[in-house]
Amino acid sequence: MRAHTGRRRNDAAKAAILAAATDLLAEGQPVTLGAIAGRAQVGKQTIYRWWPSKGAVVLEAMTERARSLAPTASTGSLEGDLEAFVAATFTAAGTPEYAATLRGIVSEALRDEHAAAVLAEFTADRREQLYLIIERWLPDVDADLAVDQVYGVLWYRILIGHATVDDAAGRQLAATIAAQLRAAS
Amino acid sequence: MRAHTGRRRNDAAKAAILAAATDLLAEGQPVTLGAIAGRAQVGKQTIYRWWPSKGAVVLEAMTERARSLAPTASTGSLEGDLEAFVAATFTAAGTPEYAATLRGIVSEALRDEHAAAVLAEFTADRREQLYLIIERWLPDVDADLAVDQVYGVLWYRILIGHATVDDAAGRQLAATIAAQLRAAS
Amino acid sequence: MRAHTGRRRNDAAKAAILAAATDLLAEGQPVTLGAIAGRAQVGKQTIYRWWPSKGAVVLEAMTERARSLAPTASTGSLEGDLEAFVAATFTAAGTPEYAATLRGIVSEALRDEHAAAVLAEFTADRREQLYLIIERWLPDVDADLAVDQVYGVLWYRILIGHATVDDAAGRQLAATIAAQLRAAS
Amino acid sequence: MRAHTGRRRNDAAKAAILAAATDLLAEGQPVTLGAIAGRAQVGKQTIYRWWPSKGAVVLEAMTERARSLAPTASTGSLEGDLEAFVAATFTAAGTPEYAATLRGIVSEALRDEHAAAVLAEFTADRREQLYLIIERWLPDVDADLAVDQVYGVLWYRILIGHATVDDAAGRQLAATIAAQLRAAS
DNA sequence: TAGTAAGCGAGACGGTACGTCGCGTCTTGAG
DNA sequence: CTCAAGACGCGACGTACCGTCTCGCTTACTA
Repeated sequence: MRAHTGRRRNDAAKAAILAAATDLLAEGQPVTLGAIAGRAQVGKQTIYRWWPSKGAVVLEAMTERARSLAPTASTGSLEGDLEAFVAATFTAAGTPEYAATLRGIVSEALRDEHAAAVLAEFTADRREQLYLIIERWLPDVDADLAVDQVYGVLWYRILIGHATVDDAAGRQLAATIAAQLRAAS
Repeated sequence: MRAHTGRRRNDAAKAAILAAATDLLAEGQPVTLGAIAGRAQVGKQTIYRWWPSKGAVVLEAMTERARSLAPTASTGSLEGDLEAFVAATFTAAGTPEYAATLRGIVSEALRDEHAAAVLAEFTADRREQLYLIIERWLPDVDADLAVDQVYGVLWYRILIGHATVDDAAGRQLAATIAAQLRAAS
Repeated sequence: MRAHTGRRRNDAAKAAILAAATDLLAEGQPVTLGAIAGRAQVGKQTIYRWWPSKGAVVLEAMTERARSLAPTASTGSLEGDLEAFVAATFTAAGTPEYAATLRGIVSEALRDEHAAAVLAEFTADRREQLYLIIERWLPDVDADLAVDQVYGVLWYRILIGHATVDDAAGRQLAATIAAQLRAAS
Repeated sequence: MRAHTGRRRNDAAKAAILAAATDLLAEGQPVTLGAIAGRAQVGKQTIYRWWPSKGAVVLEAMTERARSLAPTASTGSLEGDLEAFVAATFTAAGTPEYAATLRGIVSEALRDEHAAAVLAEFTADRREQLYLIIERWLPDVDADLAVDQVYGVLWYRILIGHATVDDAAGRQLAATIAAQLRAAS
């Protein structure tokens, strides 16, 4: 018995698929499996060889792009770090293309359990970044609710669209949360 | 010119459609137009006579149920009123059926602009309730961010599913927000 | 209980589908379901509402066209009638387009039981025409084998392509079969 | 220039492929390349190293089996030889497995030009056998049509399935053809 | 005896057609 | 003019199969 036979999976194909999915999302075009496959010069079966569903592809495409977005470097104080991180996050997420992408992701996740798993992982990763910043200054405080308030406002506004998600909103929220955390410690 | 000719619209049909939509959402079954029409013993055209799209139906089904859920009567203090309202909201929204329905609503709203409009209206109405409570005690404070924090945490947790949405969470959040508002006034 | 509800099937759609299928066959283009649907301005589902499979569509398209092809009018003798009928059949079936269509039909029938049923019906109908001609002059003779010889030579040559299917071949075969029938009576 | 380098081709693989193809045909299962390769424990590339297309494989599988089927030894008369040969051919071809295989062959040939070429060769070989028998007794007669009548009836009945292909049918046909040839000489 | 070229089983790849599903519209006869 | 039923045009979905390609291994001739 051999350990492995047959042609190896082609990582270039996987990358092309993710790139195509990201492009379509960014351009606001309909994110069809056929469109992804066509743009990536890939057969549809190849997509299903790498992901269990359409939603999972789309979500992974976003996750990759988002992971290196908000700054985590320290500015010298809890207030400064929080403000930098939250404001950067809000600024990025507030652009029309990015917001549209996030909405698309949730839409996929709500219809596809695989996509939901990837979304859970993605959001957990984002929360973790925020935990690390808070922990740096207030290691003993319970930050669960504060973190959810930050991302809650972000997602809620993006999904409903009743209020802006921008630098100013981020700064205001960061200041409020910082005060709340100081009071709790 | 006649004032009106022909058969009158059947309100029983409308009610049956809303009931069918609610049932499907609560059961977690795929909410297709055909399924709604079939379960309600109604022609698809009848649905489109009352609503502009599938999503709008689903949302109205929910809106009706949600509108008279959380208490608005006063308990004697900002802290008490907030706690009662938020805790009741969280308790109701945290039940599996209700949470599933809310997820279904967002899913519809993200794919259908009519549904999005109804969701915007629905959430605006919910926020208004909370504004009124705050205004009762702190008429001059800017409560926009505080309100979004409450509903942000609620929706974010329901959509991602990483933390509980229950009475305790509601009470903790209400206390935090109340303190924040007191500090701002 | 009503006898029937809902919109009636659209015979124009059925006709358009058959026409599109016949056109594609005659043009030698690939007979795809999508191509048929597109050319007929019809949804694919509509095709499947009328026929159980692709092959059945194609076959029925041919059957319609073939049914009124060979003459059945009498010339005054068995020999004359047979020669007229067989020669006309061979001449028509021998044209490249028609032959290609017949080959396509068999190809469908061999992969699809519904199409096979239609082919069986079609060929039975063709044989019946020949029976009627023979019966006109020799009512008591068993013509089964003779009829199969005529159509056997036709299909065999069309499928294999080793010999011509034309007027001359038809006349020669008709004369042979006529003699055989006279001898048997 | 070297005469040859590298590993030799494996005749066992070729045989396994032919056997697998024959089995699938006889069992009436869908004859896909993947199925043949899987059953023969062979890579798909190996099949394409020996044959130009799927159809060619299937046809060669049959040709081998069919070539030594019907007797060509003489019985002492045209009538006897014809009857022996045709009856044996009909008996063999009439078995369900063999008939299924023949149908499969035509199906392949109609979709694949390589297969069509092999089918043409195969049927030419079968016709040649019959020519030889006729030539033995009537060297000067034109037997083209007679031969096509025999194989025409055989293939026509197998493809359409409206009449039996058995010993009796073969005998009756052989007698008819023999008489026809005698008359023509 | 090492080098090298071809064959091997396995299976991923790009592509194309399939048959199904859902949407929102249109059509029918009854109320 | 509404109602239930359901056919319609459209277009995305996920699967199947083709014939090609790539992988690590095996075999056999050549140097």
